[in-house]
Amino acid sequence: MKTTNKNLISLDEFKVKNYGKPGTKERDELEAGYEDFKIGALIHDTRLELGMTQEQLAEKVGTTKSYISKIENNIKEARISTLQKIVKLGFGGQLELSIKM
Amino acid sequence: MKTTNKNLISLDEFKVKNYGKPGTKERDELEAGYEDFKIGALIHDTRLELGMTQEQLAEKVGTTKSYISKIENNIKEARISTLQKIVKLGFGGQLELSIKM
DNA sequence: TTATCAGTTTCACTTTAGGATAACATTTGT
DNA sequence: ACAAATGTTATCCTAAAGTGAAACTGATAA
Repeated sequence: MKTTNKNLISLDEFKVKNYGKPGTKERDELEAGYEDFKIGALIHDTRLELGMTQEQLAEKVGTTKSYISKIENNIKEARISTLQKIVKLGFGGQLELSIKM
Repeated sequence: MKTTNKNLISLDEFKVKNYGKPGTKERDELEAGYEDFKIGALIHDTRLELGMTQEQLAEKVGTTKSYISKIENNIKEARISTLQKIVKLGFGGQLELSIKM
C-alpha cells in the first residue's frame, strides 16, 4: 500500500499566476488581496505530469476544457466536490485536506 | 517550528451525518450519492477541541452561527476560501490540501 | 500558408454560497 | 420545572460560482 502525497500545499503562500491584462476587472480583483489559491497550479502540474491535455482531463471528469482552463488559472474557484472529481476521475488519485495547527 | 497536521481527511470515506427527516429534499440529495464530505465533522471537532461555541467561531470568522451550523452539518458546501477563513481566523491554523496518488 | 491542436477568453445562463434574521429545538445548569 | 446557553432550521435575498458553447489566440507542423 504505497501512497505518495504529492504536492501538499498551503493555501496561503503564493500568488496567483498572471491573468489577463493589468487593468481588467479580474486581474484587479486577483491582485486586490482576495484569497489566492495554488490549486490551479496543482491541477495544472499534475495534469502535465500525467501527460494529459485539458480536453482529455475534461472528458474524464465530465466537463469542458474551458472549465478546466478556468480552474487551472484560478479564474473560477472550484468547489471541493469538483476538485475531488478532477483528482479522482481525472487523475485516479484522492484529494486530501487537513488543518495544520 | 513544530507543526502538527490534525485530522487529515480523505474526502471520500465517510457518510454525512443525518440531516432532516427522510423524505426531505436535502436528505434525499445527501443520500442519493452526491459527494459527501467529512469537512463538517472536521470543523465541528476542531471547534470543540478548541472549546469554542459556534457563535464564538462565527464572530472570529465574521459570519453567523447559523452559517457555521450549516457548514458543520454539510448542508452548505463551503468554498475553499471560506474554509480557509474558518481555519485561519477561527482556529489560528492553516488549511492544507494534497493529492494522494 | 493553412491546418491542426492546445489553451484561453467571452458570452450567456443556472445554481449556490453566503449572509441576515428570526423562530425553533436541544442541551445544560440551578 | 424554568431559564439560559447552544445549536438547528426556515425564509429570503444577492452576488458570485459553476458550467457549456463557441469564438479566439498561439504554437507547431506539413
